[in-house]
Amino acid sequence: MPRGPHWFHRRIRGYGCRLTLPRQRILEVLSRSSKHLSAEEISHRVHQVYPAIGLTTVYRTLEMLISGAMVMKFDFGDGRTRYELIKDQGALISHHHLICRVCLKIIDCAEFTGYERGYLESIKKKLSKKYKFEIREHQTRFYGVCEKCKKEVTDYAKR
Amino acid sequence: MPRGPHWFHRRIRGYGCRLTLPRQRILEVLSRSSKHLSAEEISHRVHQVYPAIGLTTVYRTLEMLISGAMVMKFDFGDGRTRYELIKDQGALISHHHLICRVCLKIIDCAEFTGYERGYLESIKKKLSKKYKFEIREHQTRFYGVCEKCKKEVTDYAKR
DNA sequence: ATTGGTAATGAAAACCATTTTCAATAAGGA
DNA sequence: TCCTTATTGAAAATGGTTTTCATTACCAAT
Repeated sequence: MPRGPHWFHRRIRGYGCRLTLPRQRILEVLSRSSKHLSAEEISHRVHQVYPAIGLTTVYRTLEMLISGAMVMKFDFGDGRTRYELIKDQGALISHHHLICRVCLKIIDCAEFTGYERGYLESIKKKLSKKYKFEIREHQTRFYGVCEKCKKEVTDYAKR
Repeated sequence: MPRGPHWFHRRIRGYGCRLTLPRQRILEVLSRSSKHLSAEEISHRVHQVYPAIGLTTVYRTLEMLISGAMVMKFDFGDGRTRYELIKDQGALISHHHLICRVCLKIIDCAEFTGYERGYLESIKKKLSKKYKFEIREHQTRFYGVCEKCKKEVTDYAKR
């Protein structure tokens, strides 16, 4: 069940927040763009449509969207925080990434089978119970070396 | 197969690095302490034994240990990077955490059954093949609300 | 529509974890 | 023991993020 802009607008209003132009523009950029944008990248993209926007506003809007569970925050260790709109409805929100240690590229991998989802659900249930911890969402990160970087290392060794 | 201090010392020397007193003290703190220390926490602990140490040296030593695959770096989004000694030998190094969105507490959960490990291995094999990505290690993070914070929210609502 | 209270905004300054600079120090091979 | 060079620590720089504060503009009530 994908969420349209109206959904977000209603949700923001429901939070007692005002639906301003900068916020709408930021939401548009988030919903259109590919994933994992940094605050500066978002600011830059919004700039092309709404040049008056300040970086500060981007940060503040993102913070609001996060506290309203509309945006998720990622820190992959490359010195800047990244943000992604949560587009899927439902209790199970999950994110899986391959992260290259060499070039820091991030590959999204969404394809999880029913079996795999079932497995994760069972683990979550188990951990929730054991630690009395209410699990809202999860991420799995696989760190390693991507195809391109592996190739470059090999090429270098051949010289 | 746990690794003693000698293992690390030999390894550092093997990297062409000098085995200095600050580095030994930092390794001691890392190997003794509970997990996920920040650079400042490490510096503080080393201080009690070796007061002359500078924060800079802590950062530099950690960087060296990371590039030598002796330490792992985590960023849980609380504004400071955290570090952990890799104590286990072997190809499969994995870390699983419950992270409280409210108080930012991090709970380690190491107990994974053989079934669960097998499942993860199969996923890794699949992803490695599909993306031609060499997976070295992985982390799974479960975000939510811990027992204490859940209780506090409930108590607050009762007022 | 107009108004008024207040949330939101943007520029600049502050913040703060981490990195860099550089002169002084010390590890460890010769 | 000497000498080369990696390492160290203090201070300064860096750079992403947050705070401050005066101005602007939502939007509920009129």
